[in-house]
Amino acid sequence: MLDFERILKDRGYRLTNQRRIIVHELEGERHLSAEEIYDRVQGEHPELGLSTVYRTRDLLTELGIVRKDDFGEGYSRYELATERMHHHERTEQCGKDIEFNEELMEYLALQVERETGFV
Amino acid sequence: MLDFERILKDRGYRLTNQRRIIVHELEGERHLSAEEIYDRVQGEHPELGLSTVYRTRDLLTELGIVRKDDFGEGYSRYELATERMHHHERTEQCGKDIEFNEELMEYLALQVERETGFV
DNA sequence: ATACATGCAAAATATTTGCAACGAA
DNA sequence: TTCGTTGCAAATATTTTGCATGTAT
Repeated sequence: MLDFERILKDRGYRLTNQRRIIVHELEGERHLSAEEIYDRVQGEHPELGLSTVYRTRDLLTELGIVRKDDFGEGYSRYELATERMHHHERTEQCGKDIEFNEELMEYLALQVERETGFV
Repeated sequence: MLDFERILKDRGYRLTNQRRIIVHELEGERHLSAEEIYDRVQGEHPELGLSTVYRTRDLLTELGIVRKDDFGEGYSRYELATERMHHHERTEQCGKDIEFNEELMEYLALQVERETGFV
């Protein structure tokens, strides 16, 4: 069973084909938009709807499986947050897990600021 | 003459009242959305249209006066890139100026990665 | 006087949602 | 069998654009 499948199961979400398809697509290419995922899949899986792509994206983001990227194009792109997932797995063993939230983000930003002089 | 006014002038853009109003609003509060800027100003300056807020935001961003923030709300917020502006001024004296672009961003990200272990 | 900038309303886009049908557990 | 998921189409929401008018230089 794949990493993301384990995470979904553990949290009580169902393992659907659509979810597998979308994750698989993201494994093949980084920085995909919802529309792009939808288009790429139409050939082999016309049964997948655009709104499902959106809903799945949101869910995967919430679970930390996927990460949002903004290149200022007017829409967002997403990519697998593989590293974060590994982190999740690693820490699962000792029972501790770090929430990667805005607070931590600001803290990290401050670190960089101090070390590089950049703001 | 204010910093942003100098920048506009230097690049051949006109100094309009609307531009002043918007920058002034951003000086008062960080992380404002287009709608928020528009609403806040309606009382005193009903002559300012929403599309002007959007157009001005884009221009100011392009000039590095303002920075875009995405909090995943479905729309973007903006704030004065004050520090970057100061940087701009400082470096103007010695004739050198650093473009803060994606390349530099990736480089900085790599730095953090190496120093903190975070990816 | 001459472009550039603005306001308005309409258009274009991206994302979300309601609901009946579907399917994983 | 049950209840989470999906697809479709319609609804929202945000941002962009065309064009006549205004205004900084």
